[in-house]
Amino acid sequence: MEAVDDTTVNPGGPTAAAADAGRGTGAPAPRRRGRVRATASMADVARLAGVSAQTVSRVSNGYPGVTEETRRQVLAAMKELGYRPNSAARALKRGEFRTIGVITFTLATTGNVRTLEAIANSAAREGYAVTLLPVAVPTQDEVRGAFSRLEELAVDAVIVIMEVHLLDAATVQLPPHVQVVVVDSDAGDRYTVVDTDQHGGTRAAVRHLLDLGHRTVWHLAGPADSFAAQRRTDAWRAALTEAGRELPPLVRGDWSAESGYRAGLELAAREDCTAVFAANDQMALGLLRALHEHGRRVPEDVSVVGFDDIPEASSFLPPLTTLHQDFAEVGRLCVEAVLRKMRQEGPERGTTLVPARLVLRDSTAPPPSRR
Amino acid sequence: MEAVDDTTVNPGGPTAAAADAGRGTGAPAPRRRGRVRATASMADVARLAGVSAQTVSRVSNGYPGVTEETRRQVLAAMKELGYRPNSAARALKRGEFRTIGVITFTLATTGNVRTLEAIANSAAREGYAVTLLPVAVPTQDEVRGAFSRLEELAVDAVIVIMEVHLLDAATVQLPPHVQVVVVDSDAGDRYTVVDTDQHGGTRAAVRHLLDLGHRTVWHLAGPADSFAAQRRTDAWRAALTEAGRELPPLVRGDWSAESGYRAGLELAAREDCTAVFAANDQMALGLLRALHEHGRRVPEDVSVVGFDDIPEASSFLPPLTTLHQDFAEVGRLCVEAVLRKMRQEGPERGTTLVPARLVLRDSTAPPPSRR
DNA sequence: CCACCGAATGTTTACGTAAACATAACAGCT
DNA sequence: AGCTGTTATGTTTACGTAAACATTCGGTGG
Repeated sequence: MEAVDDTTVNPGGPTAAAADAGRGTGAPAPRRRGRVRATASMADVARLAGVSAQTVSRVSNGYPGVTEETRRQVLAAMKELGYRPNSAARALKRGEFRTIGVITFTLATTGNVRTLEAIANSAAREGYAVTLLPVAVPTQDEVRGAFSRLEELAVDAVIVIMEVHLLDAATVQLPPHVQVVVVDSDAGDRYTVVDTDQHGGTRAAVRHLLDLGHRTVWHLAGPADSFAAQRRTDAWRAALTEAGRELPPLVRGDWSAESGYRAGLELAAREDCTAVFAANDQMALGLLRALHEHGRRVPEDVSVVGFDDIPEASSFLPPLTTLHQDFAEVGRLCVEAVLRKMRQEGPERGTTLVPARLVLRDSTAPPPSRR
Repeated sequence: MEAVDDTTVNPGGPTAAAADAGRGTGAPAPRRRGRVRATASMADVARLAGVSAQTVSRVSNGYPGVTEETRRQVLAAMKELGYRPNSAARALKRGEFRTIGVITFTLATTGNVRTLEAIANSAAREGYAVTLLPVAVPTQDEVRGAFSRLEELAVDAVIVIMEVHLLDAATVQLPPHVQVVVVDSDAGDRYTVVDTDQHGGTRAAVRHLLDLGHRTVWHLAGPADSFAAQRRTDAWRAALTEAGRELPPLVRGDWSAESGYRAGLELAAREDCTAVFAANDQMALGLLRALHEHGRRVPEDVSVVGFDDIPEASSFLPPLTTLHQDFAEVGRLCVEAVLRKMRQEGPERGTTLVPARLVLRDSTAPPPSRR
């Protein structure tokens, strides 16, 4: 009997089989012969429910104009057949994939990963999936490659977590209907950008240290080729200049704790250095180690502020005062912005900044002279 | 002037504009009138090239039976129209999406992230895209939710980076044709599993320390609810028992550096503790700090081995001897396994182990008594 | 010289869905 | 009763691709 064992090649599939098993007695032989049909289609459901495929579609999409009675029948049929809408057919029909592509370099940095995660979560909440477009090396060729792969990809929009100058050469190849939002860039005049407010955060850090009474603030900068580092450095300069303070020489690291340590050896030797703003927490960690080894106490002799607020920052010795980046918010805003663009509600370009919050811990205090 | 400030709702986008700009004179009027078609279809290309759509399809897929002459014409037409195959239509027609879903919890742990990255890279190399299925909280409900979202998703296979007991309740809902591969689990009898060889790695660490002359090896374990931690602990016990050594009491952390520090305070107080195997590098870091603060030198007084080989491990004080996990290889093998399953070439279940390599640095040495 | 072959290309069809349009049934009104 | 409007449901069609089948054509062997 069973509505399932009907045809030629395509028996009902495990779903139905499982349902049978549950029902006890179970139907006899004809399950799983040859290749198993992947899923039931609307037509199958319609047949079983005794309605048209269109009605199934209406139920499936929650459209009005279906009797409660009919709806129940359709739902029952769906359940029995284990019906799942075919997303390829949907995408083809609707002309959209409900998918957002995310392009990023190595997932080795906390920021990228946390942002990605937030994007995925926000997108899921909006009914969108996230497809990962890995770019092995941050060269224009590689980026171009990722974009060109992307063109054949089922994606309605793209969020780019990387610096915009690498994007420039690649953009040309973007399909026209795909919207782009960029993280970590200052190209708000050309793209839609969402980013942490590097400038405001840095300013808060510098002001905090000056307010404590420090004459000036040294800066342990990130690598010169990073835009984020560059912007933090610029903001540090601006904040000092604005306050009319002397500008100490720049000390540069490469984001790593090791580079922070090396730079720290230099800074520890200078008696006049009482306050340091490190461009990220890892370098701050290395700095703390160097200062400690040279007998310069933190915060009694030297104050240190970091950037990022990585989970370990509160376990540093001493717990680090740092700028908390709200990656979750950045990710959320990215998704929001990209969806708005897709719906053509938002402006084509412009920058949205997410404030960085200064988290006060134990690595800052008034300078020695003031105590 | 700018080709950008043109029309109604949906300008052609950077692609067309840029292409024109490059070509100089450019074609005349009839482009982009009213709503712009997202992409050209095969039919459009066929019309322009003066062939049938099927021939375009043949060219697009590199099928034989097309004259070089015709092929060139078609390619030219494709280029002119900026043709890109519509992946939804392809997926619908072919019955596969060329996409792999990855389910994982928080991307907060290095291991998950690195594995994900490797999966994405390997998948890209095979022409597959990777869709991220985030699961906010590791509860069965959440996992079930992710899987049920996944069912409507355009995915041919799933790689699960999490512990299998959370998977169990959820699997029931998986569409029958979707293949699953699991990372980080010991359920090789029920699923296809790829994982780092926790047992072999641990064994190597313990043997290394015993070979140096230590009487026994203490263990700073990970949280009890982690299978990976559990297996490392089991392997540590087995290795010591096998060597006929005394089994010191277990010290437990929660993976964090802070917990390693707390545990370290305990261990530092024991004169008889000369060798510690920490279940991950973060805890080893905390341990190093605790030992340092209590005047116990590493490696002169105490030897320490970690697990993971995080990038910072080589910058620890001293550089940490640890077990290198080859996440890239794990990811690669996952993709390989899942593709094999899809092609029905491989076995349904079974475990593939990726060796963990002991990286010797400066945190291990013979015990004090031996020097 | 014609039947036949294989290569190149064209035509038909189906994949599963959902918009657009069509119809049927029925209630309310004149 | 007959008309109109509304609601529930069915039918047709198109989305873009590619498999299956059909056709054309130039050449080859009998």
